[in-house]
Amino acid sequence: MQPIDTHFAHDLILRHVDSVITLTDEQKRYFLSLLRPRRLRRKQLLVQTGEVCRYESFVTKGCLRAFAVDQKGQEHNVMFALEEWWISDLQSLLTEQPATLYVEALEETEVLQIEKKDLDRLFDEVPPFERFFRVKLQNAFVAFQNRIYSTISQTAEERYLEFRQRYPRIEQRVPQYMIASFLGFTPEFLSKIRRDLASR
Amino acid sequence: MQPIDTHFAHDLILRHVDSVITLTDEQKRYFLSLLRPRRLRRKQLLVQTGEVCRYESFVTKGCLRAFAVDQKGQEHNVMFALEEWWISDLQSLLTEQPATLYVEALEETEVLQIEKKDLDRLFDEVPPFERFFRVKLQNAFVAFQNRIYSTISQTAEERYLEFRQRYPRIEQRVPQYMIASFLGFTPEFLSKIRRDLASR
DNA sequence: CGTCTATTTGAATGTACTCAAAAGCGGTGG
DNA sequence: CCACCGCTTTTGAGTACATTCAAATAGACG
Repeated sequence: MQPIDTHFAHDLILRHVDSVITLTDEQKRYFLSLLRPRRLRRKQLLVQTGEVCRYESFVTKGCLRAFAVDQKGQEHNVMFALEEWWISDLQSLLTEQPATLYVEALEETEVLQIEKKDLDRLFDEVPPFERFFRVKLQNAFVAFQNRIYSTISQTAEERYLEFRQRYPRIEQRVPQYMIASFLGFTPEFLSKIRRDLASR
Repeated sequence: MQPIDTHFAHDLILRHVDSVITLTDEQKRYFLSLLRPRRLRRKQLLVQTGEVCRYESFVTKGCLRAFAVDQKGQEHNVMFALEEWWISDLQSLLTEQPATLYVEALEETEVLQIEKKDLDRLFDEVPPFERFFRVKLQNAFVAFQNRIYSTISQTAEERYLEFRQRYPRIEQRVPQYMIASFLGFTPEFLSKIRRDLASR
């Protein structure tokens, strides 16, 4: 197994951060010093229900999903994360209570992790990061609100078409039955939707 | 019509902000100087589809809803806001594109408004506010994620019961048909759910 | 008291789910 | 290189959950 290309990962996250805030070289070095690269095999868990989530993770390669399991044992995907997305169980990270989500790698995946205590320190010592995450969260808020609007106002077929348009990269990399779960219906029904769409 | 009790409103918002960050007296005065009180009659609009949303609003009294109208002319409530909540069309505020949401007062309502440009200035001049809104947005993110999980994993009845538990204050003040819309089903069906629940 | 709005009811319909089975597909080992 | 295994997708029949439409009640307010 080849080693993680840390240079590539650092470069990627700096460009990502740079798109929102401006940092001095020293701030950049400090930020990078707080990050730990980690590689995950397919199906490996980054966060587990019952354990406190201690890291925020930035995806540099690969693909993950966050899901919860209901009383009947059914899995429900609440989000996916590709390259340049952040993922964690934010509720658990904030409250230091046991996670209610699993986060699982769907492929061979690499992330950069920052521990909660280091993130808090980063906020204190490099205030621009407050802005960075505020802006990221604003965008996430808008995306979630749009998603809620879709689920309360549209049919399964409409939501699927919208998803395809908005996240073509996810659709290509994630199995259908996980997309069905993300959109809130069964894999069998997604199969029918696709058949109907194809026959037009 | 009696004048707005600005002292009360300022007091309320300062306590609200204080629960997350610590400010000097001068920072508090500066913050308050950027706020404009506004009173809304029942059914009056705070944000309108087609116009750019220029303000973030903090509710000091009353109740509002944010909703979108679909192609068929149906309204869909995406959120409610009671006292001590913030509300706007964040997407429009951020991008300065025309709003896709309406925000409407459901009762006689009072808000404190801050203009986008003043909010941006506030972020530059009083960095603790970056933290304040970051924390607020983190909480909103978690709440929205939980709501998405509910809609993809639960039946209408389960979602209604959860809503009642989580937001009893909203349930008491908002008509049923708006709650049905918020939860993603029809008012007729909510009526049946309530009948079924009562008959046990 | 009358009017307007909100809620309830019921019948017919449609959308999406369940369960079981078959077909497809990709990887791995013989 | 083929055969097999496990996993994903497809199919179909029967069912359940939720909608639509229309009409009857119930409540709120002037």
